[in-house]
Amino acid sequence: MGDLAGRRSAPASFAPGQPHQIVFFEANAEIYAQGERAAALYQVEYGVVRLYRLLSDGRRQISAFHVAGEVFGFEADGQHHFFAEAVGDAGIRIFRQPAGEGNWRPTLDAALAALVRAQEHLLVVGRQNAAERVAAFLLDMMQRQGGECIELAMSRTDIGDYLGLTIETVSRTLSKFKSAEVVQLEGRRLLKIADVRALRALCT
Amino acid sequence: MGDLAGRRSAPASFAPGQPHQIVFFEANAEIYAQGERAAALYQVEYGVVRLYRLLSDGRRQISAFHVAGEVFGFEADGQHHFFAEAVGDAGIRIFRQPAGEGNWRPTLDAALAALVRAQEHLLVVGRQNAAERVAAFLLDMMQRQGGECIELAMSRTDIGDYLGLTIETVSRTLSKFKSAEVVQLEGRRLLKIADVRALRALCT
DNA sequence: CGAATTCTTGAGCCCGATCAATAGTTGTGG
DNA sequence: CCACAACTATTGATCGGGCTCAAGAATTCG
Repeated sequence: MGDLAGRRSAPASFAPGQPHQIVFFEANAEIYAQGERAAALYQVEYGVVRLYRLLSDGRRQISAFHVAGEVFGFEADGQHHFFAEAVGDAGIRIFRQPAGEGNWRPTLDAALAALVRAQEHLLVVGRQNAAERVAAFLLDMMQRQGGECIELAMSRTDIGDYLGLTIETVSRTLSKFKSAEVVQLEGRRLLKIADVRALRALCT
Repeated sequence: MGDLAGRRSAPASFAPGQPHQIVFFEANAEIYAQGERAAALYQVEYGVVRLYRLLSDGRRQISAFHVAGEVFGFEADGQHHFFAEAVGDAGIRIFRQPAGEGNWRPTLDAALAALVRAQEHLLVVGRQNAAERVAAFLLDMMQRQGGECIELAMSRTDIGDYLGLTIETVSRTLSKFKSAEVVQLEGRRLLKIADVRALRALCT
């Protein structure tokens, strides 16, 4: 099996010395739900996590994927505003007393990183077309996994709900990239980026 | 002239006792630019501020508007990732040493509020249609200004760039709301929400 | 191996973009 | 105060990218 998506390196602990436990979630398990009262922080040990919100008719927007080492689960007013689920099997380090006196700095840094990410993603979803969105997604995954070979932990549906597209459009766009020899597809989860430059040109 | 948008109440200082200065910006003046090195925090005293990013061909996505009392200008890696401009004339309180030992709590809270806002906005832009987006915008403005009468500080172009729509679509949608008697338009800047329930029904 | 699931591909349509013209508003100077 | 220019917003007509509906192919799993 692939040993890529995030499992390759043990991530540095977010808050060394702080009390925490590691919890294992299987694919599609809920980590927390919107509206849940909570005051913990979560760090991905391995696997991928999706954060999302729903509209009443079921439309879903995934606001972020998180991979090994990343911290998520910030809440305002002591309440979660999103759902968090494991995409595939995942291990999560949970800190129950996160924002203690000692480690407000890393907490703030992680929150700011998430903020910048969210706002940058807004530009993609608000102002770029299908090809540009998929290109941005692939480049982001490439950067996070640190190589041109990408193991997609998430389904086409997840990708669509992240990019604000339908699965058909995601699939068609990937096929176009394939026939333009910008990417190579090996099965549906493995993908190699053959022409990074072409992708970069798409999302200036 | 109108005395609504944000000028009505002197906002509480973000970090009481911290050294700061108040700077005045006229309409469309730049507060800071993307890529600028900086380590300050900004609080709107009066007026409205827009944060945005650009694509190389000029497409613009406004990630947030900020009104009186709100704090903005967080940066990661000591660098601004966005542009900030005054929409109309605005007064901004600038804190040069923001994240000092004493006030990391309010800083973190403000950052988390911005994060939640950005991620919620992502749902609007990624998964809602034109009418739903405009409805969400109007409800947001209503809530921030605290009444059914809204003074729009920003142009149709700004609204479009915030919602990921063209100005024509924004204009058409507002006209539809008007003929459906959901809103009343008085001039192009003043707007009264006549049927809050109808708007709420649109963005469940 | 067969069933269930996920993905790909095709055909047609619709919402919002684009292009274009008109109307309204704001600001300036006589 | 009005005349004019410059800008901003509205409205109309047309186009096209991505959605919807539908079928078939590939992959996963029991």
